[in-house]
Amino acid sequence: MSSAAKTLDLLSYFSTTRPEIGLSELCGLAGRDKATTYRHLQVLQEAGFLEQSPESRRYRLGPAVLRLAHTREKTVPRKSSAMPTLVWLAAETGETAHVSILSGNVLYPLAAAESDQHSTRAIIDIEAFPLHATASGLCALAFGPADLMDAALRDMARFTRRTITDPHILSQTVAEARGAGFGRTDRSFDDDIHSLAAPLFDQSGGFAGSISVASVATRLTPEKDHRIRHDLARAARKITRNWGGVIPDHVAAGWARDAQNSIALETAS
Amino acid sequence: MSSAAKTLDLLSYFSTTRPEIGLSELCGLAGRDKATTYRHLQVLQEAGFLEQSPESRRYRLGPAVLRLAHTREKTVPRKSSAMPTLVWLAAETGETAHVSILSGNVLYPLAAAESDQHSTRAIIDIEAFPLHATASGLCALAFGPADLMDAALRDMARFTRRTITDPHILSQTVAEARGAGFGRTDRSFDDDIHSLAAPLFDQSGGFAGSISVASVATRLTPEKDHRIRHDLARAARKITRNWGGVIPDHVAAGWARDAQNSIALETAS
DNA sequence: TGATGCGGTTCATATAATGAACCGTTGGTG
DNA sequence: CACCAACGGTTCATTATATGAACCGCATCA
Repeated sequence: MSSAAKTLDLLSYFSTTRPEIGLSELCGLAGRDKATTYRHLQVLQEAGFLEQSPESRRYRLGPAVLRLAHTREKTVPRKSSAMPTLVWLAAETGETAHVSILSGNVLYPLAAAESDQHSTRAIIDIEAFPLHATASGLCALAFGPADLMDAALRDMARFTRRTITDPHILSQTVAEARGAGFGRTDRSFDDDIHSLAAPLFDQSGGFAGSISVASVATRLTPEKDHRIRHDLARAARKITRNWGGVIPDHVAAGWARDAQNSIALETAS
Repeated sequence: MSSAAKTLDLLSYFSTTRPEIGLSELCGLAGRDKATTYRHLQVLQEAGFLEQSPESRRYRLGPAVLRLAHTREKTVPRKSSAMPTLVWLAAETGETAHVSILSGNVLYPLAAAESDQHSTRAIIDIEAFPLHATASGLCALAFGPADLMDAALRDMARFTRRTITDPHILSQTVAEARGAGFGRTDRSFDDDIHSLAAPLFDQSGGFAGSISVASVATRLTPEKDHRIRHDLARAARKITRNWGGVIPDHVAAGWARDAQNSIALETAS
């Protein structure tokens, strides 16, 4: 691991739940020497990526990240181009919708939209979507690069009684997601949340991220489940197009099959 | 220069005007070897700070910066990030310093710091800065949205004998502020207070708020006036940067011109 | 008042960064 | 069509830089 990589890695320990970190604390988290960590922190501080609280002497994220994010958002506006569709999806389903993007082995939340239809809502505020425990994560495993599965197997934290922790069950669930074109988790990340997700793709048809709807589990009916899948496919198509991406044929086929089944069920009932 | 610093430095070449950079191009910009730059780019890419456009093979800012910016924004409120600079400004000038933020048509006080240098101090405790009668307000009118002037004209309350109540004089004063990069009011809000202010900007170079120094009018000398303007520009630059903002070129130019004039006056005397 | 833990520093050692020269590909040109 | 130039990317001997055990001074606290 290069010293630059180690330096950058330090930034990943900062989050909304741990916004300030002291030198020794960070040494413990990163498992590295104090002198080394100190020098790395100095570099990050001089570049404006971190700043030190004058009183607590602890470190926190600096203003440079704001500038970079602004540039990124202005020039690659994935967030703002996904937002209208996301808001529509939340309104249409009456639930909370999320868009996540894959970077390396991490599935980052990009944007979220809530519906004001119900007073109980799914609120998920996390730094990264667990690959094995969220519908979005299952989509990443199903449609993303193969080595993601290794990363997923390395960290199969248990969040609820229903969290998948068995590698065989995980790969089976992922295979189902790949066939259906949707990821699904039922109370596997949170005890009250049922989640459905569809994949988003980039220019070359590679996996770019996921769009998901997190429902309060108790109010999910089979009809609503169908409708969410229908809306998800529509939203995924739209956002993928907005991002300049293309949906691989087998995924489009999966969604079409799903829509056919829904129609068949509706006419039968 | 450490390799980590060199790696981070590469990020600074990305901007809204140059959102994508190729390997060779970046070598030229940074003045570094191609192999070295390439490895640095790999590190940044693996960390998610950069990504490579599949077709053009050029690099652009990645999604990791969004996550960091989100964390920073959630955990470092504007007040506490402005406070150290404000305290410094008060100490440096020996007067009272204020930071205000614009919300809608109202310029709210965000924070204040006093100096203990003098026993007489400017104490201003208000709900909102009057746009026409305070230096901060003049900055808002000079650098903020155009419709602020309407709001200002609607309420031109007289506070002192010197309060500007004539619309033409107001727009003339605002024009002067726009040219100088500073707002100034002399005993127009309080009979004893002379005030100087500089604008603060947001991510897109829009007006975000003001920073001001309220002096006891009787002890303001021309030298001190120069010094306050110099310190104000410095503080405004710093707070704007802390807030992730960018200072528009014409404002930066105004401040630079002002600094030149000060130097010229000093050498002349 | 001694023990503990903190942020920060030193210096000999060891490891990782470096860049000239290289390769394969692409795209424009006489 | 063959040539060339410029691109992104790779190699390997050389060299400079990163590293960490031990250290310092300073708080806090028993």
